[in-house]
Amino acid sequence: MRNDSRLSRMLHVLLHMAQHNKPMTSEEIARMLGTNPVVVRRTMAGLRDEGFVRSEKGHGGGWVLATDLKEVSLLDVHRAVGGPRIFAIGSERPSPDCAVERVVNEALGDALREAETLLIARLDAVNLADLAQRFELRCDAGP
Amino acid sequence: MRNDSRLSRMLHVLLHMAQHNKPMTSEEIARMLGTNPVVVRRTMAGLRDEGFVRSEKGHGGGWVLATDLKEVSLLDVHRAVGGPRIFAIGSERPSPDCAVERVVNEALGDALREAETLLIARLDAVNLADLAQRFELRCDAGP
DNA sequence: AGTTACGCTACTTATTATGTTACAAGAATA
DNA sequence: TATTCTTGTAACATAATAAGTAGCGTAACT
Repeated sequence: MRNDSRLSRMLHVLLHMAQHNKPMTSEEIARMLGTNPVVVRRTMAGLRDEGFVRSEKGHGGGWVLATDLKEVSLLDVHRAVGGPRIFAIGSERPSPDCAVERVVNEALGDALREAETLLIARLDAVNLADLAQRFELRCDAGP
Repeated sequence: MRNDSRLSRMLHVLLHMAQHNKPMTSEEIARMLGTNPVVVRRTMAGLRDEGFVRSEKGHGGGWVLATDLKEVSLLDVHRAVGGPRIFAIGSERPSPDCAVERVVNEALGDALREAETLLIARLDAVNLADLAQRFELRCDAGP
C-alpha cells in the first residue's frame, strides 16, 4: 500500500484554511490535494470530531478553522486522522510460544518503541502556528 | 497491508540456526515460522546474497550459517531482506509546487528522519550474538 | 423550489507482503 | 542410472488497507 498521507494532507489543508478567510468547500480542498471531495470529507471528519474545524452545509458553506493554530500540534492532527500505525515493519506475533522469537520481538520492539517515542515527541513539539510562521519566513526570504 | 515481518522472521531463524548444528531445510524453517517454504527461500535469498548464510541442495542440504553471530547486526539483516520502507506514514509528494505543502513536508520529513536515524542506530548497535546471549540469560533465569 | 454543500454507505482500485502452485536443476543415495 | 531430497525461480492468488468513486440523503442559503 502507499504511505498513509492523511497527516501530511491535513496539515497542508489546515494551513491553507488559516490563510483563507472564507469557508473552503470539499471541492476546493480536493482540487488542492489532487484528490476527491469524498476523501476530503472522510479525512476531515476526524478533525471535526476533535473540534479543530467546523463544517457548514449549504450556500457559502464549507470548512472553517475552529481553533487557534497555536492550540493544535502535529501530534493532535495525527491522532485526529485516526492515529494510524507508524511503522511498516515489525512482528505480527506479540507473545509467541518460542522463547527465541520472544527475545527477537522484544529487541525489535524496544528499538521501534524508542523511535516511535521520539517521533511522537517531535510531533508534539510542533504546532500549526509554528508551520505557518516557517511559511511566512520562507516567503519573506524569497526562494 | 500487514506489517513487513521479514526482519523479525529472519532474526528468529538465524538464532535457531545457530543452535542447530545441521543444515535446516526450508520446510523445517517454514514450519517454525508458520509459513511456506517458498516464502522462506525468497526471504533467505537476501541473507545468502550478503554471505550471512549458505544453502545446499540435495540430500542433507538446507541452510547453514556462514558468519559468526557477532558479525551480523540487526541492521545488516534489515538491509539484507531488502531494507524495506520503515514508516507507514509520510507524504507522497517530495517537492510539490505549493510552498505551504513544502513546509509541511519538510517539518514532517525532519521528524521522520530523526526517528529513522535513531532506529537505524539501535539496529546497528545490536548483533545476533547479543540476542543469543539474552536468550541464554533468559533460560538460565527461568521464566 | 432550486441550488449548493456536507454526510454517509457501498463499491472499486492500487499497492505490496505474503501465500501457493508448478516446474527446473543440482546433489546425495541406492 | 534412477530415485529422492532440496533449493531456485517464475507465475499467479490472497489479504489488508489507504485512496478513489458513485449515489443518495439532508441541511442551508437564495
